[in-house]
Amino acid sequence: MKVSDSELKLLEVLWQQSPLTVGQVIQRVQINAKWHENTIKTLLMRLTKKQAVKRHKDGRRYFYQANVEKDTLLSEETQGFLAKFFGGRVSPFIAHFNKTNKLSSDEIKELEAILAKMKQEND
Amino acid sequence: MKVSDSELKLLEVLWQQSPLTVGQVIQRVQINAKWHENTIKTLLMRLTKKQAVKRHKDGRRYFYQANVEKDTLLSEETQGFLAKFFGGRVSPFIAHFNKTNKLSSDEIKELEAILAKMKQEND
DNA sequence: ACTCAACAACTACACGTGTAAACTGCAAGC
DNA sequence: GCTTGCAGTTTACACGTGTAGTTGTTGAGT
Repeated sequence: MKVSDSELKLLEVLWQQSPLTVGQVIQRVQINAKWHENTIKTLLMRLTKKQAVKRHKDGRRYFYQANVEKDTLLSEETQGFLAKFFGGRVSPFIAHFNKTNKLSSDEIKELEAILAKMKQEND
Repeated sequence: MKVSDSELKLLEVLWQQSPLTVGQVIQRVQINAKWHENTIKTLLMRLTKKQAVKRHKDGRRYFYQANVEKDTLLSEETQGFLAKFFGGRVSPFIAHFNKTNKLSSDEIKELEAILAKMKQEND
């Protein structure tokens, strides 16, 4: 499921809470982005068309909800990103990240904790 | 510096070796991608226009070379990616990655090694 | 001198995306 | 009943991108 940057913002809203009407989506999106409501309607349309969002009728209006899971989309995007820039592997990514962005020692600790948990699960 | 997917492939070639003439670029790119040579020329043009590539004349032809460093571009893309999907932080990314993609124990070891090195450098 | 391959430069064209305006109901309030 | 506001739908339009075709130029080989 390929969604554009703007479309993603709408999905974020729908992942947080759903189903929502257009009006509710507009409200929530506009907290962070100053888009015209028609823009948001267009994006919702496009998402519906590409089946990233589904809707069901209630009287004369629809309730919208995400039709892709967040984790699914994150995985796809992550894979694409790693493939495109780091040969599909995660450790070159981390290595690069540290080279230029310098992780704080707190972040390093956090990563260590995550790794430790992974090792357990892997047993 | 924002470059498209296709343009990135050309940069990869130029990062490996440069300067190169159009013909040389075409040859190298075509090892991996079956693009028409005019496509490659167009992409080189666009890269030149957006100053991701620079060229210098030699007689009636040009030699091309990257004008962005690979590390710079990777950093930008990495930041963009993390911001877009993981609140700009790297550990949620790793956590997610493990949740769906399961790192092999070799990869976990590799990451541990990288972390260990980071800690040293951080001292 | 003529031809041809390689290069430069310009043009093309469809599709996705960002960003909306315009038009069409209808339901609720005045 | 007429107006207004919101939902839905359709249309618009510029810009980037993928993917080339066309035209003009020239150095090198015959």
